[in-house]
Amino acid sequence: MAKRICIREAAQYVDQTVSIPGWLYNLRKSGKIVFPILRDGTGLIQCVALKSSLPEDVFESLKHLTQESSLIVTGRIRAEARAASGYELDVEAVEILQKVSEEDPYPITPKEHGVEFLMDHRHLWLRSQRQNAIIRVRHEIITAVRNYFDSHGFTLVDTPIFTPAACEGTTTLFEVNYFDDEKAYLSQSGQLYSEATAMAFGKVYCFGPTFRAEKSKTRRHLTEFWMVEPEMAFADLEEVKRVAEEMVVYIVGRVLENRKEELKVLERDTSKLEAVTGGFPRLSYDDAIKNLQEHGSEIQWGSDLGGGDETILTQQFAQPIMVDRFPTAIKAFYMQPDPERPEVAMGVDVLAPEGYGEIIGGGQRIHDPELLLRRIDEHGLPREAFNWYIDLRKYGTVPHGGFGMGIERCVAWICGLEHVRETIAFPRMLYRLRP
RNA sequence: UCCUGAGUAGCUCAACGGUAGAGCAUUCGGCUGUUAACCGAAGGGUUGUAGGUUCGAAUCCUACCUCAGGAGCCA
Repeated sequence: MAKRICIREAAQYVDQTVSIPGWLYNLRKSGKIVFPILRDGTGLIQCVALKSSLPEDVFESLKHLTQESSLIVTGRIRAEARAASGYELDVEAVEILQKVSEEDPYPITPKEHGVEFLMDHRHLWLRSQRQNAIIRVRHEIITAVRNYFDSHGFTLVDTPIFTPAACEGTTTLFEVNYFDDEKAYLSQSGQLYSEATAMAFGKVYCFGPTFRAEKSKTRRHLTEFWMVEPEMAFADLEEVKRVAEEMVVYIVGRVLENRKEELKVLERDTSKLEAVTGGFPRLSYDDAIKNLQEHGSEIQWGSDLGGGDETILTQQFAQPIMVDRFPTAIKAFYMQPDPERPEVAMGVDVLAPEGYGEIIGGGQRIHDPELLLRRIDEHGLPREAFNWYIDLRKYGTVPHGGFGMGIERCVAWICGLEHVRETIAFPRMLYRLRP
């Protein structure tokens, strides 16, 4: 019985006979020789089967094998300069677990396909090289995020998905029935709860899915996406910016170090990522407006940056940029106004380069109880819904802040993708709930 | 919700008022080094749906459906 290995380990078993379980990725044949390409989720390896060195029935069954059939190939690993991976396997025996029927062949053929077709077959599309690479990079990014916070004194404290009311009162929430006629809403941010846990643990982060029922239909939007939200007691805006930058630099470094192969599959220009080394350009909102107007944007002071504006700004810099001090009027009620200029708030957005736009939003929160009550009233929000939140300002209030990073936008940027829909295994979008 | 564009073979597309075609996939045949292999053959279609204009509609018009991109909103 030959040792069972995975394709990634092939280099360690040169000139040894091993068994590799997997799926048939593609098959080329030429009379008395066939080249089955095996896929096992860790990589691809081309196998070589000669008619002259195999029993007739084994050779024939291999010759007529269909795409994505499951099988276990046993044979000898050989270093091969002509092979893309550097190694090949000379077939000695084959066990076919299931041959995919010719009447109903695997739908995703080696030629190009349209978006709708691929999304309808997302459960199969994930088997492709490219999708595999994206999900592996996503995994690396998530590992890096957790590792960063875990090694910098943060405690993971996850926040609820069912919430009784809107966090910020602005974005559209998904409503669900919660027993006896009560309504609950799916969380659109864990931040308010993280403010509570930060007062209990000092530095915390939550990491989970968030839900937004906005009818946004662009390459940057999902209705269900994953967000990591650190929150720090005794932190001001400058500290929030410092942590956000350090985290982004760390994530990019980790991906460059550990996911070279995947970035190659994605044909990502890694020089763009290697430029992300820290010292992110910082602009005030005022500067950003001036800059945009000089570059032909119609934007006026007081409005939020549009997608086109973000592109104009970020294309001028090699690194992500940090824009802070947005008009208080367009920001959430809990955002700390600048004491010297109350018309702007101590919030910051991090915009990724190459036109990828906002990946992080955050800032310093209001810690003064009187000011918080005033802002709740100004936003027309019911005080009683925020009683527990107001408590945080009654019992030992301290300056604090944090940010949220959308994982999918970060993955799209680092992978260099056109659309966030490929950054999560089963994307949920406006008009896309299946599979 | 609004704006723009697209729906033709299982898939990707061509034909743009006059008998609906190619590549891939599938089947059969050929090839001992193929790299989205190649060569030959076969099967595969109420042209998104419903109306309308016309001698004649995949093609022109209307409505609806589906999808894509963008806007607003946002991470």
